[in-house]
Amino acid sequence: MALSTVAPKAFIQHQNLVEQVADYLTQAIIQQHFLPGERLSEVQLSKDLGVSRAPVREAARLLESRGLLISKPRRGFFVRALNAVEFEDVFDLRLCLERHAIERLAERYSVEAQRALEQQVEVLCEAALGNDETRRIEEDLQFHRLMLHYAGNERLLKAFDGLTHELRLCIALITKTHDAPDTIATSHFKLLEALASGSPAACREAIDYHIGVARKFVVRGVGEPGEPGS
Amino acid sequence: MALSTVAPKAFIQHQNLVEQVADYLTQAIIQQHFLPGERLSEVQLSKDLGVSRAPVREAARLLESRGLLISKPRRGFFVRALNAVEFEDVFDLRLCLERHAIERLAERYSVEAQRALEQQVEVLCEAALGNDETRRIEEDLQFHRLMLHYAGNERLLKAFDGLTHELRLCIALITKTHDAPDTIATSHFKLLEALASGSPAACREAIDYHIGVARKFVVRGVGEPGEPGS
DNA sequence: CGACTGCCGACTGTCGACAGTTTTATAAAC
DNA sequence: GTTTATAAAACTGTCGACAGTCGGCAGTCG
Repeated sequence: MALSTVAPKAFIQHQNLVEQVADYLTQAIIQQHFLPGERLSEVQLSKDLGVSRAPVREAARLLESRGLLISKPRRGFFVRALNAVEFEDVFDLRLCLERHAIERLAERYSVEAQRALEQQVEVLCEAALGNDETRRIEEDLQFHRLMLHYAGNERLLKAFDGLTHELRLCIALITKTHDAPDTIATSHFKLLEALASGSPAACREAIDYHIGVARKFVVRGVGEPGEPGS
Repeated sequence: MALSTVAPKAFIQHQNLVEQVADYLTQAIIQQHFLPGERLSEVQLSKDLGVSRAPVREAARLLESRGLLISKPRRGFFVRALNAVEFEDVFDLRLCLERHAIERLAERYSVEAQRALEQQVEVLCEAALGNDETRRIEEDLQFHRLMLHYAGNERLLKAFDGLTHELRLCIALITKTHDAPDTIATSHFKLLEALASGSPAACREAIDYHIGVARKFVVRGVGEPGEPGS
């Protein structure tokens, strides 16, 4: 046993360049430092970040698989531009996944799951009162990730995670979502109630309503369909 | 660039090395030339294929995002090993996606879609009569891809495609699926009937049955849960 | 006989460079 | 002034190399 249990390996920063570059790019895209459709120069990026092109390329491929970038052969990588139709598709897929998840969850709703979700709603409500919009979004997503997790199918969660990157993009693209702390709270409480009731129909109704609201906010902020992202 | 001598290098034609390497690896994994859990040496691969390590690494990252490989930092890439639980999860997610798709499709079932699906079933039946198991699987998947496509949400199709890689892995892992050309035919005809009826409930029932049958065949071929793939 | 230490080979992470291609800038012709 | 042809610049795809790290093995000590 080389390492004692006291000092976890996380103490050593072993994050490789690829992940760091990927994180940087993700943040930059979400914060719109790179505009949708813009081309990213590998050379420029490697100069800016002080690394060689290899990790930049690998990071770009990673973001491509996450739907944030698109690669065109011999042309380079471009920031994904989503149009209205694609927004709809993202939310439709999200609906698909969460419907399935909440029904699965209703079948196996444990005390542990209930506690975790209730606690997360509290955290979310607290976040909604503050000014940090980013944190509110993250806590919101985290609630849904928890729901997917306790549904018992890790692949479902993985698929959702693949979508969250684009969801953040959707949310980031519209100027200001809205803000109504109590709306957020009640919307999530309804989900908890439906789960507690154990009725699949109620769960489905609750999640349909919940996502429908979110969708409306986002779609409202999007213009007409433009250049397709892919 | 030394493109010399012998056998395996013939796999590579110089146009897009990354994709070619990815295709080669995919085939090799599905055909079990690399066993589940086995580690892949970047150096060895680049020697065998006659390319440098850069495209091998990028291809490996691609396959990682498709769930065929797993990367462990400083250790390299390993062939994904799926256990019984993960098989279940894959099929559960597939069910989720296809239920949603077939209901969406039922709402907007065009003549064009109907023709395309009917034609594909014919192709599939023809393939089922032959000896080429691989082709039968591909035609089967293609039918489902068409269904997802005509459902009108390209992201749904994309999610499914992300799953097909693992599905092929599932199917490849079990020795011989079965074989019953008429079973395959009728199973798909039922889907067409349900779609033609326009009843969402019938569609759901049909797809549940359809995927349930496929799942049973696969799960039967899988042993107890072993080493988790992730 | 078992456990620890230091060395060795193998391999990954990263880098800089070259070649071919695409894009842009420039010049000539209409 | 516009269009076509040509040259230069910029960039991607790919390669080979180097350094740091990991796992295993032999030697040493208890």
